[in-house]
Amino acid sequence: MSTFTAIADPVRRDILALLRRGEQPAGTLVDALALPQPNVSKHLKVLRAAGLVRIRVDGPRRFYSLDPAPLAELDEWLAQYREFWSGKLDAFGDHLKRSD
Amino acid sequence: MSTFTAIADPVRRDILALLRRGEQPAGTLVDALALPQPNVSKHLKVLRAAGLVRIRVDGPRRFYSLDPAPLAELDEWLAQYREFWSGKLDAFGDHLKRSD
DNA sequence: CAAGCATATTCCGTGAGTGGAATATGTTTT
DNA sequence: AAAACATATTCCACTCACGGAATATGCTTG
Repeated sequence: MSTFTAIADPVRRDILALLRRGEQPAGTLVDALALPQPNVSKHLKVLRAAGLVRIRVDGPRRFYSLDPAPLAELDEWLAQYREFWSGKLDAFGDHLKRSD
Repeated sequence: MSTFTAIADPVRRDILALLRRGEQPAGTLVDALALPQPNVSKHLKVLRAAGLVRIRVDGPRRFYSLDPAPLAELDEWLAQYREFWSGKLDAFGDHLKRSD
């Protein structure tokens, strides 16, 4: 599953936001999200398949942490559009490309 | 439909990429994408609902252009994660926050 | 080894998004 | 007004992602 579809789900974005605080066991995420445990586990599986989270196993617990690599790729994708809102070009900018 | 779900579809990302070249009529997009015209029209409708494209009507033609506002919001969302790959913090960074 | 805890997996029903085909709407031209 | 063109809309079938419930796996403790 691609990064785009992985972050399309609001629950998964909530999980990523929680992981900004640092590595956390699955149970903590379940409590914080107030969702059924299997539901959270499935979303974590999707995030892992997308490479967005890593697991560290310690006994019965799985500690999840952010893996920012796919987000860095998303940033590169977004960079192609950054000129359109960063002040260099406004909504009419494309008309003016050949104006000099 | 949110920006996240709007850009989750690869066809719609292709459309956005084409619009980086500037405003274009729907027919040009149909030709470039090599997809059935109704298919493209439906994707354009989704992009418009998400605020990602604007329409300028000129006779029978509809000229589509990028509206970068939602992408700027996506950039703000992404900015919350930028510290995780920008060199200040690596994958272990969250452990080291209080290390000084 | 039995019990309990933490987490993952499977099964199932359902709703949303997608593509294809056909058709409709609106505009220009003759 | 009819025809031709550009684009949008509707209808339909199908896949897929999501949630809920039940169950399985794996580790630990007594």
